[in-house]
Amino acid sequence: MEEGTLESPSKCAVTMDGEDTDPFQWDTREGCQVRQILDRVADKWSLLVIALLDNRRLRFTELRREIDGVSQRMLTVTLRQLERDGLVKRTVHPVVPPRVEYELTPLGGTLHSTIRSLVAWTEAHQGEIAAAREAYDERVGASA
Amino acid sequence: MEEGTLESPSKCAVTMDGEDTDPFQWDTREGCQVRQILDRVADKWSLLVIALLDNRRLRFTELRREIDGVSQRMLTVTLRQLERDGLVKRTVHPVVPPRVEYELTPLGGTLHSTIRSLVAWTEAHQGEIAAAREAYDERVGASA
DNA sequence: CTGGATCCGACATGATACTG
DNA sequence: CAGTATCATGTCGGATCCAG
Repeated sequence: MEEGTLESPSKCAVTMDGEDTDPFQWDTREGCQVRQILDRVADKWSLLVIALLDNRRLRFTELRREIDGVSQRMLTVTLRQLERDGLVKRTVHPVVPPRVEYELTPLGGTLHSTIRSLVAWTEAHQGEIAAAREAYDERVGASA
Repeated sequence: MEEGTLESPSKCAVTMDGEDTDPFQWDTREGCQVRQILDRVADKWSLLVIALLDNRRLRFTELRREIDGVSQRMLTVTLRQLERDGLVKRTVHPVVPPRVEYELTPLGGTLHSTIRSLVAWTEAHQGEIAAAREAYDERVGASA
């Protein structure tokens, strides 16, 4: 594997003394799992896969078709990561034309709802953000 | 600006017919703001900055010190993006030693709480994920 | 059909040096 | 202090070819 792999786990928080769990430090713990998991979860393709797999079982090709923008390589990589993290279950049917199905694990299911709330925030405020950007760009453009 | 800039806005969802707003399609809309905003919000440094700025006003150097792992360049870029998106407010005091302070906007505040829930999920399940990874790696290593 | 392995270009990020 | 500009580089992602 060339990417997304963690070489130095350096697990943290899990067995921490409790003093470095400050509300402002949850993210400062760089080598920590949190930071890494967050990156994976927030990943473009991961998000799509998790969303599409909600209460469904899909085959590789089906996923590829639905997502469309994804390359076969990234879909494979993404699915492997999600499988490794225990968020997605991969089932291989030993038949002549290989048939592999993917589905969310219970853990993956809980993540799905959490993600939805983040997406909900985004959808709810994209108008404000767009407006803010326009205003900002105008300000900058004016001074330039 | 060299990065993070959106060349083809191709705004979507905001003014959509309503048929492509399927629960499974919120993320398929690639050119959509949602996808882009999500990337920004989930960004490593953005997350840190937003967390640190919660109910505080910090100077550039202060932020840099607290985050520590960040390069001065990325901090600048990140702050600019957040400012442009209306999530962070930048205040410049025209004094001899330049004094610039950053703080969350109300919008940024709402985002903060949303992010916290995502982080909460991550913290709550990092143990399960770690276990899943170990199991997976063992499985793979065994077959290899 | 479902991927594994490679090659490679694009882009994000970090380090460094310079400025108001 | 608070950046901007430039250069170097590592990583990610896409395209391709190959295999079970």
